[in-house]
Amino acid sequence: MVKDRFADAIAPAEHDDGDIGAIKDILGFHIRLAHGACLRHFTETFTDLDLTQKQVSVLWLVDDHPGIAQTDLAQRLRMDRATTMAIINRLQAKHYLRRMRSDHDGRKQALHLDPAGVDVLAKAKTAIREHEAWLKARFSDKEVKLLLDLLARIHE
Amino acid sequence: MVKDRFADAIAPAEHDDGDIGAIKDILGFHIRLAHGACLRHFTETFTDLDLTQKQVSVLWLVDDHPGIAQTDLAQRLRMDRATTMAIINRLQAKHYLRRMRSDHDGRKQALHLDPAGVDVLAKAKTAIREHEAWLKARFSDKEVKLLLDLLARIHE
DNA sequence: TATATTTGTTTGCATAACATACAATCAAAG
DNA sequence: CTTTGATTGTATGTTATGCAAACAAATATA
Repeated sequence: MVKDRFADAIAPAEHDDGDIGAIKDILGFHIRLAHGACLRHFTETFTDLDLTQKQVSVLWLVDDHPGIAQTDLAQRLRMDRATTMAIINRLQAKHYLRRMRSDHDGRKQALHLDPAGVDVLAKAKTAIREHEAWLKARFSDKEVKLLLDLLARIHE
Repeated sequence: MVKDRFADAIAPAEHDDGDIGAIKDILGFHIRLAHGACLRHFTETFTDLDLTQKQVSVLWLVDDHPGIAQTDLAQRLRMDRATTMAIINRLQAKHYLRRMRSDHDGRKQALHLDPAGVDVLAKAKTAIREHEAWLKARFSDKEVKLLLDLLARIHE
């Protein structure tokens, strides 16, 4: 193991002792950093609207699929039921959406946007456009498509 | 049931009001989902070791740079000081590392791995290898390099 | 009918980001 | 030197999220 080198020196990947490479070579590490950078910029962009990524995603999906159930929402966003509950509760407390009992399945909650939710979603989409522009500024259109494809393979 | 979904849950998204595309076209959305999938698999892989991504990253960096200060660590991992504190505290409570006052700067904490930390890091690197294999299984070597490059552009 | 599954809910715990305030230390200016 | 300002670590509190476990209501299935 190479130790005690200068902090910013880049280690030549010379150790063929079966050991794993530097942390810089770990794909998961870069995914986490990229996500962090993305989240940070998102949060800045949405300070005025006071919405998180998850909350925007939920509003967006409820708008796209009026009457969607919490479980369906959870599956699409890869959340569990308890987490979904917390998010829906917060959005409902702000009167952005409401729960309505499903007609033909008493277990399900049919989610619908409230007027305030429609309003804030429109503003959110504008903010998302800015955020996406910031994110995509470093890529060509071809690279964006490529990145979308690669990322989709991870979460699908 | 298919019948239910038609009636209640999923409506064809018809309203293309000319603004932003579907949520599926949002790059940030896919980054978050990919990160979530990655984090979920990581957590499963590390249930026995009881370590998080952040904690492994910190152990790794402290091993690579013995005597590193918390601020330096924070900068490399894009965390703030308070968050770094919490993580260091947890690792110290497990006797994975220790704080030692820096010789030349009384403000800084020089971080060093304890024997238990060296031990658990070795196991962690094995687990990381598995995790990375799972992650990279869906890509060719060329695609991995490409993805690393694209992601680095986001967080650098 | 009896049993199993689904869905939502509640509670509790852990991680983590962030803000704020504070103390100790160091650096720089006078 | 002293004063001032910046850096570093620390303590505290808030918020968001994720997950597990337990429970109730409604539905599905044997």
